[in-house]
Amino acid sequence: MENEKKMPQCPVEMTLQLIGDKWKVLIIRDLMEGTKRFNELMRSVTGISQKVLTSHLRAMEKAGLVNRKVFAEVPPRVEYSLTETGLSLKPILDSMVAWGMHYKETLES
Amino acid sequence: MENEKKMPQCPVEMTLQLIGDKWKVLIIRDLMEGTKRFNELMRSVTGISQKVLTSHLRAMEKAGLVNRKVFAEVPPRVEYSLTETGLSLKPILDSMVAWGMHYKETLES
DNA sequence: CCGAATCCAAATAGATACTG
DNA sequence: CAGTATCTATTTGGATTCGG
Repeated sequence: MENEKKMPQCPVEMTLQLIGDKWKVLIIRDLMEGTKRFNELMRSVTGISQKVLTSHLRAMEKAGLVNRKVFAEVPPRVEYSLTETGLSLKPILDSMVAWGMHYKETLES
Repeated sequence: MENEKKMPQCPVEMTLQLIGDKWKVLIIRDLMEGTKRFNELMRSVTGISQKVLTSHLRAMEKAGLVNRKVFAEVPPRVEYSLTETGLSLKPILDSMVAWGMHYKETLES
């Protein structure tokens, strides 16, 4: 997760290195809707554990896909949002949505 | 790999269930070029092992993404190609290529 | 050549308890 | 609330051997 792999030549591998992971795509899907707090993500990304959500958010923050904003309040509040780079993943998400819907239709027919 | 998970509501999860896996995306990337033999895939999908390639191809065949054609020859020949459903993944691959290239540029600047 | 089978290593994820 | 720290379980992948 936190490893510094060498940069692959192939752009597909480059992309996979950053989001080639089930959880990350789901986190991005939910952040596409807008800023969310940690516990909101816990709920919307069904089945993820606290530890895994945290480590993925850290990795994506490091990769420049996600912003993390901490509010000095009690109780604490931390908001996550996509950076511009993160938002630029939208075409990938959109094509996955389109394909997933199409695939389900072919199953039903 | 071979498990029968229930069909998710979210189209993104549906897609991830079928190709949400580093190796599968790379195999599809290479099959987009056209029909390939087993050993060709072994070479083009850098770093994959025989076992893993085999099991992924089986899973994708079962999912209706890949055709497997066996020739009754000596030495044996097996050719893999994408089905129409597999080919329909092209927009996802394309958007991953585009994003990966864009991301690399942002790193260099 | 393609691949099944076995066994083992590594990576990833979950459960639980605790804290500023 | 939003984590961190452990410890364990599961999943995934690699190495090797063998066979049609």
